Amino acid sequence: MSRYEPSLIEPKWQGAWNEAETFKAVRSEDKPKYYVLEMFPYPSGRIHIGHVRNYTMGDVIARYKKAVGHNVLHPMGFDAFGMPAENAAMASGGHPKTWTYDNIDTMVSQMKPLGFGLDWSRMFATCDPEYYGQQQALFLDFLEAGLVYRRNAVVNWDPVDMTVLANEQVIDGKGWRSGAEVERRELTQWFFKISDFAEELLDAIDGLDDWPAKVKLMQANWIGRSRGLQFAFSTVEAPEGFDRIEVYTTRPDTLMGASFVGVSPDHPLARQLERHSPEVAAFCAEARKGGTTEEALEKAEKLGFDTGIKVRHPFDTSWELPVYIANFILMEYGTGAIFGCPAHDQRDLDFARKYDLPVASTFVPLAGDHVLPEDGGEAYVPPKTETVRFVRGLQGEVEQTGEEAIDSTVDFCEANGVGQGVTKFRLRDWGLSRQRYWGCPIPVVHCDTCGVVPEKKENLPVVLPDDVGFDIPGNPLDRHPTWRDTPCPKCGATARRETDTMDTFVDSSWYYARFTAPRAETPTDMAEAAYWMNVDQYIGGIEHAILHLLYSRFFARAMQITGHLPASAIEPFDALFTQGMVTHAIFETKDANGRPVYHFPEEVELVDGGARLKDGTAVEVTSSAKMSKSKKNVVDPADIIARYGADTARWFVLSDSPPERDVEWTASGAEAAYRHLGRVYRIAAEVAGAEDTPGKGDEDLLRAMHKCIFDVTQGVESFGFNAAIAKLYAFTNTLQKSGAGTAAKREAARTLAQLMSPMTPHLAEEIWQMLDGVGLVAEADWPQADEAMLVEDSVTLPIQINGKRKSEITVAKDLPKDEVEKVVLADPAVQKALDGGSPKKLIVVPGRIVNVVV
RNA sequence: GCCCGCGUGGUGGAAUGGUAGACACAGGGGACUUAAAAUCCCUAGGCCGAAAGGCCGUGCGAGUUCGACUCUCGCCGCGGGCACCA
Repeated sequence: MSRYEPSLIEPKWQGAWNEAETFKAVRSEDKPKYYVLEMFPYPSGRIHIGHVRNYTMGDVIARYKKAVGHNVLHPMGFDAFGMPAENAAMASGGHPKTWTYDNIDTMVSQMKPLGFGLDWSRMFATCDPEYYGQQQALFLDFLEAGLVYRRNAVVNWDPVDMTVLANEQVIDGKGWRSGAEVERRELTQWFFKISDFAEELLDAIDGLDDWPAKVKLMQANWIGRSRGLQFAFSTVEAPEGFDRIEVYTTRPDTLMGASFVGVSPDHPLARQLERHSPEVAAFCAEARKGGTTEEALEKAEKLGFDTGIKVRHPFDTSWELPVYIANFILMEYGTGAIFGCPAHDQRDLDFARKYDLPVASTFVPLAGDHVLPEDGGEAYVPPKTETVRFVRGLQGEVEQTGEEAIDSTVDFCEANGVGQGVTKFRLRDWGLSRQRYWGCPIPVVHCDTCGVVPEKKENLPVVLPDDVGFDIPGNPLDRHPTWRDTPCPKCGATARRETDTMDTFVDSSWYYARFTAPRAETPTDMAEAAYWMNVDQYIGGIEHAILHLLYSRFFARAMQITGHLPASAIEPFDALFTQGMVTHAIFETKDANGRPVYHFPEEVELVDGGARLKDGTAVEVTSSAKMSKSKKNVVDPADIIARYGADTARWFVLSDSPPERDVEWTASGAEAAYRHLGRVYRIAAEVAGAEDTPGKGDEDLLRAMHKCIFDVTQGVESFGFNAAIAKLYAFTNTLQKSGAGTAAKREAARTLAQLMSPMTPHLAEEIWQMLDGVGLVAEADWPQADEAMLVEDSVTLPIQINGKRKSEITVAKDLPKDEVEKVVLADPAVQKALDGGSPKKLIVVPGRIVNVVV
């Protein structure tokens, strides 16, 4: 009998699928379509097990949907622009383009042996001029439709390297290479008007029935609709033109507890004062230090500068509040000015205590031993839905919720001409400008006479020049005269190209649409898009829950407005699944200076409970973490395939852990998966070679088979791949131990192969062929569970006494409740517990459980 | 700091509010073998007990319920996101 040899059977069946063009997606009206998409990878170098897991899940869905009669589109591409390519070029002197395309070649050559049912003919990379040229066309259409504009926005500025830094390049407020303290600096940048869609993007979340609730909640919070009050303080002794300061607040009910007004260092008032006062200028310069992230702002020490200017409280003009310039207020949020209410905001309270400003509670809890913030307690910040007692409200002493108080304050302010109730969104416009080379050039030209002029569509793509160097920091496009200088598309005079490139989120915001017609001469082909869109099942990491998915939802709307997608596709992803990461233990020793040294798993030997290097050095095994090259806790799929084959890798990444949770890669787990597949192969080969003989238990085996069909189908449909695999293990055990006749065993083994085929497609083909299956199992119809074979006629009911399981009874499935009660009361364990008495309560849940309360 | 998750044996994990630990890994015992590998069988949450059996047990603390891993509230720990990482 032959052995299970993946290295022989896997290439063979991959060849057969290619030959038959099994996975080529062709538009056809005779079957329902199904579009399954995994978030495409960044070409970082080599694929890792996390990729294998992600694409295997998609492949299971794709192969299963094909088997149940769909016309499936399952494409693959690369998200190929971005910083790592430039960093590699800086580190080793190569070119981002070479680095990127080499990586893509490597990754494709690693992915193909995994046997994914992908339509490779549709592959593209976002750095292909054919792709980004169409993206430039989209940009021009968006510009024309008024969906794009320019304005100033802050960036992280490295004053030593004279360059813009990404947030991840700012470490503890310092530039990653120069070590210089980073400053926030304003630049004129391009923006997509996503905020125009805030309400629509928020409301449409309700319709995303097959998205995880947590993702919908995160998006809703991110968009952040709030009802608040916008009003102006009138100033005292302010410079000319600053007789009012506009503020927005979501807590107008705390207005009577106001204690100061704060403005951003970039507020026009601060800018004005800065010009005349060196102290203000020094404070603002200091306040601008540090990164731009919300996290950095929130965690930085809160500092203020008293301008000496006062404002009048809107409800009591004799009440004056000081105006501070404060480092934690960003000009880009709201109006760039706030009022501080220390009693009901911890940040304001810290600020007030630091600068000795008054603290006055406007409301207190209904009950409990509350220490007022004015008496040294914490700021009191209850949820807006909680009822509190107002002590300094506009209506005097009332008990109401924050919401009620906010509404009545807004009404009062509107009636008295103090301000206006407005609905605002937290969502800000999407800044797409990047001062970097390796991205899609923004196709506009700056002309001294005509201003900002869009490039003509016939001049697209605006291709990145190849002759650039990365030895000096900054954007090489800025210092490339022959690329930068170009005739103005309008007047023909010499003008300058825009040297900013696009955020890589732009690239990934429409690739799903491009896959429907990847070679079209326009961004999309409407007939293809109308047929294939939407993505029926989108699969990717939870880390993309907000930005990527929100930007894609915006793009689908913008593409619909500009005629590139049908209206039916404005929500591009019908169903979303967020999978967990693959983690691995980290192996660590220390060098002579006590610094950690990391080791690849294959360098480490595991010995009873401990670990050591080949030379005997003890290795510390630290808890499992996301695989990363720097920690060397990576497993290369190529090694796994070489050792065990693709099917083992696929089977293992799906088993054990639920797909949405992280999975820990362990060598022993992979070994076990391999042994199991070998066992399935042996059982099938034995059955295939057996003489036709009758046996005992045919019906039991076939019942188990139908139960398995039912369970696996349900598992695959509901992303319960680990549960489906557990059922396949159990059924394999049943089959192995079965004494059934050869015919029944053949049927069982063939069905087993089919049920395994989405996960281990090569092995499944091999067994299918051994057992005389017709054609390719990849093209066969999915087995149907026979309902009649699933019905059990008797059922085992556990008996609980006071909620603890003490006994069980087996009764006919449809035995009436009162009959069940009789059987229960006769049970010895129940008799013993009752001790002659009668039960307080007897709960019978039909087909489930019995609980006796004594 | 803010938003969102997660937490179950030695390990990965299973469980429409209804028998906690399915299935698997590692472990222990056994069969086959001159031996090993491979394969197969048995065992297996903790504590007490010879056994029958009993008690405890899903991060911690409360609550709702006949019944809570599951729902509610509070805490602890870990992870994801925070708008220029992708």
